[in-house]
Amino acid sequence: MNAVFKAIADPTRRKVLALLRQRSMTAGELSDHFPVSRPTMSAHFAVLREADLIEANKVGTTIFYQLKLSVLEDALLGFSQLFGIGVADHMTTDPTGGARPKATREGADE
Amino acid sequence: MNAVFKAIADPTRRKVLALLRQRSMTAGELSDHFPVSRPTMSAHFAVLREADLIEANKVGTTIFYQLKLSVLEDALLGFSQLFGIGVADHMTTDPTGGARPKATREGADE
DNA sequence: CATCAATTTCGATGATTAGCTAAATAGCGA
DNA sequence: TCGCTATTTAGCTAATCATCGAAATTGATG
Repeated sequence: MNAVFKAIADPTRRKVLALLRQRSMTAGELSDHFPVSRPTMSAHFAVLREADLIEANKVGTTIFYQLKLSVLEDALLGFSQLFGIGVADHMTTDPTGGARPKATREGADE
Repeated sequence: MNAVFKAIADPTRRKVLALLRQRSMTAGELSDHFPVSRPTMSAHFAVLREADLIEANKVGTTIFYQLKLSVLEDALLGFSQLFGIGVADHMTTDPTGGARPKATREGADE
């Protein structure tokens, strides 16, 4: 979870995630949205990959990056719950009474 | 919002916020929970203050730090909504249809 | 096989950051 | 005023980070 927070600490990476929310895009296509060099973007992708926030799919010489929303979701959820913040899943007030496949967090930080 | 994400990128600072969730504590009391020097903790407090995540109240020579939950909440909320993640307020599925006092975000990042 | 395109890896650099010790500031009580 | 306590500021170092250009990798195509 630390890796996730480190990853989203950077504005460029947050924007990459936001772009990927809609459709998965190639590394080059993503890079075109930012005023930095390809190698720099590649490094950002590596950080996001390391945090398991995105997934790479190589097709020929092209790499498609895809958002792993559940990982982002779990991190945000876990942290938020530490604070009683309503940051909830798609089902906030859990009507099942606790049959979550996500995880029950209480000290999942660090 | 960038400042908030930078602030919570550090595990020590996240833990400080978590400690502050219950009761407000003095700088020294907070410091006692970590294996680093007072000046280092003071620097962490400064970052959290800078991000407006905590508030300082000086009483004599002692400083009480208090969590500003709403700021954390807004940042988390705003970011999460960018992804359609349910990270919602205390009222997730907004039955009012959009009468929120928090803010309506759509490009609030960066 | 030679070349082109997409992307990453390498190696370097300047900026930021977390950490420390020592010193400064500020309030309080004798 | 002197000394004690709480906290921050100052000055420094080591590590991490974002960035770049050049080179390497990998796959496709003529």
